[in-house]
Amino acid sequence: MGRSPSFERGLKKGPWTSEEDRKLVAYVEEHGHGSWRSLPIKAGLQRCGKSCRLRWTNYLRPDIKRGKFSLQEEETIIQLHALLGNRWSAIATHLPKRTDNEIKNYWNTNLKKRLTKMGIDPITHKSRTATDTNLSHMTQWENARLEAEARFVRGSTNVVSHFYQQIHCTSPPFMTNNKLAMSSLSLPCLDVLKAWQGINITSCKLSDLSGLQTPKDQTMPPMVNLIENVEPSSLYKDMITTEDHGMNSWEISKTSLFNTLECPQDKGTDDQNLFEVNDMIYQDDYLTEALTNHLVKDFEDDKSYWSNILDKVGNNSSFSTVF
DNA sequence: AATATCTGCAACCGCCGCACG
DNA sequence: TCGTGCGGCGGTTGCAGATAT
Repeated sequence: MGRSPSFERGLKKGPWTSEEDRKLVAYVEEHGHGSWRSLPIKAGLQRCGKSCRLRWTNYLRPDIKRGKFSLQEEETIIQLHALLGNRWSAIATHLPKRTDNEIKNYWNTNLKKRLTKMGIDPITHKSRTATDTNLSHMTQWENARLEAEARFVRGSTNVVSHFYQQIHCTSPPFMTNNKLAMSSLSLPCLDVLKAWQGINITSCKLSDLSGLQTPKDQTMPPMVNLIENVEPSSLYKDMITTEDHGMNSWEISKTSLFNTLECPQDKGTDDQNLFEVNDMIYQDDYLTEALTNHLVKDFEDDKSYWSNILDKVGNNSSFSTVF
């Protein structure tokens, strides 16, 4: 049988007293929290372990910053929310000394309302007029697409930069004039994501797409196939036209992108989720994760793309993350 | 000054995934 | 393989203080 609820065991609920706080802090500072379940008894508290853990992580922990959120923090929350949705713990990892609960509260009571007032849907981060037309059922798709866009912007920017430097012995223009470039240059990421979006919008069968393997779960094409099967835009083709070892630069750039990612391969047992690329076996879940990490690792350095988004938030009437 | 309404936030609830026996 | 316990997460609630009427 399950455990009895805390109220049935005579445990206290509601706001914490300063005496309870003092006991909890004293215990954790001396012994560490260890097992939260056994902590209340050892610390002399009439609370359940869960309540103690929440009180500690959201309030008593010494490395917590309290008070008003800075503009920088607000921007970061909006950017990350556009990327990650309501994944508050993930967002919190990028805001030092802020808890997920605090960020969630701030979003719900402040930022969400502000975006709504500006005519921006706080779920999709798109203008109302765009979301009104359709597609509540596509919200999940859209979130995934946004996430993938951001992932791929990081990867492709690095790769394109790498090859441009090899060819021209100088940094590409979009690396030296980010704002202009990110809005005008058609990077391969956009082609990938347009393809992804196209699959979504037309609801065609994945098997209709030449070369696409069909995953066990057909609700979403595997990341590896999207990267593998999408052709570069004409602009990008013009920029990289050299041949090397029988592969054009587009092929090389994809290879390079794969090579920059560290994908653990020894964890999964589901063969349908494994893909071979350049003699390497990738598990698609991990490829997706690796791409995300690739993005997040350099997130702070990639201000241009997100300042572009925030500029659009500022000019809210035309804000849209759709290409 | 009294009352109603709004706002911010701490805390709780229910669910999920993982580890373990 | 299944059941159980635990930690973690996101959604929601309820209260206290602030503000409006």
